[in-house]
Amino acid sequence: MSALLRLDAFLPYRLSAASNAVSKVIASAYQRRFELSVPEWRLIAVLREIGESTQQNLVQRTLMDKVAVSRAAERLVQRALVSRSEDENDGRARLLSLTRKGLALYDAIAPEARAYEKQLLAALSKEEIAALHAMLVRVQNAATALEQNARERDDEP
Amino acid sequence: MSALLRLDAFLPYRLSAASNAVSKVIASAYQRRFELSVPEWRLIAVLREIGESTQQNLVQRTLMDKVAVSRAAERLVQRALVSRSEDENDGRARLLSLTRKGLALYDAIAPEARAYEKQLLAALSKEEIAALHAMLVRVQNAATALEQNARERDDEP
DNA sequence: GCCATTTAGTTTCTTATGCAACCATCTTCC
DNA sequence: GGAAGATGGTTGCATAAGAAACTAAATGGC
Repeated sequence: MSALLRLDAFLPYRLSAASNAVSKVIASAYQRRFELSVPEWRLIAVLREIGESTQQNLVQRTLMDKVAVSRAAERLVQRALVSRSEDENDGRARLLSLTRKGLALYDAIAPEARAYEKQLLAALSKEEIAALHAMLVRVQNAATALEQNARERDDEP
Repeated sequence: MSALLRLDAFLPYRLSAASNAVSKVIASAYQRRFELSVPEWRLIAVLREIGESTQQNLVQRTLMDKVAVSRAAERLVQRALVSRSEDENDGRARLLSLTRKGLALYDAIAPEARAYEKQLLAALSKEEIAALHAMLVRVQNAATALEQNARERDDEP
């Protein structure tokens, strides 16, 4: 007989609990101070990083659903934080980029975001932080690989 | 001027990405094989661990919303995986416990859950895994502490 | 013992999320 | 050069999750 499975020592649970706690506090901060949802903030962050970009590109960068990107973009455009223009090379695509106002908002948020992160990681050393990031990436990759397997198994029979 | 904030080196994002990837693959496995949602599975796991329990107690153990617990319990009772009885000492509370059928289902799921976890952690050593768990807990605690602060700041002014 | 407050749990409403279907355009292969 | 399929994006729908209001019972002061 195998030992009991303890939920709070079970990785998927630990991960979800940590992620929930963090995103709850972060999300409510963005909301309260800047009236931004997390998806909206992600678009802003990535647009600041890479400049003009198609939505499809943002989907890959943020791992968000294309619907989520479309809706977040819509709201940001309405608030004039982001401008949307046609892509010369592809009639289907739309190019997003930050407006001056969007840039200003980014400049206001970024330091706060960093401050939050710092507090979250206050108990960890530089090396631990690096290790944590690396492990999260590895676990994430393992998960997507598993999902891939499941999909293939589903497709064949 | 401060350096750019890179989304994919930003802890809340990394955490959420990893957690999403993991819970997606896990959730679809539970769903497909056992017709259980993640909240339902959590209740089963904890009930197996601690035996008979009030819903309130399950809320604390699983960190789920009381509404989520109520709804998951409802479904499990309907499927006769869990039985619900009155609490002698407290007329408001209801005691949940696994039925024979629920226990059998647990016995079927637990090994699979462990196998998934093993694959997710395949790339990590024992020590790394322990470190990962410990760090996730610390980050989670930091987040709930931050949330506490925010609440207090909100209440006073 | 009785009112005020707190707590356990459910119901209801609102919002978020994700999938599927869809339209428009682009690619490619004959 | 014109189908057949693939791709970027939006819309619509169904379900999940969370907050708030509510009921019923318990606790605590007086």
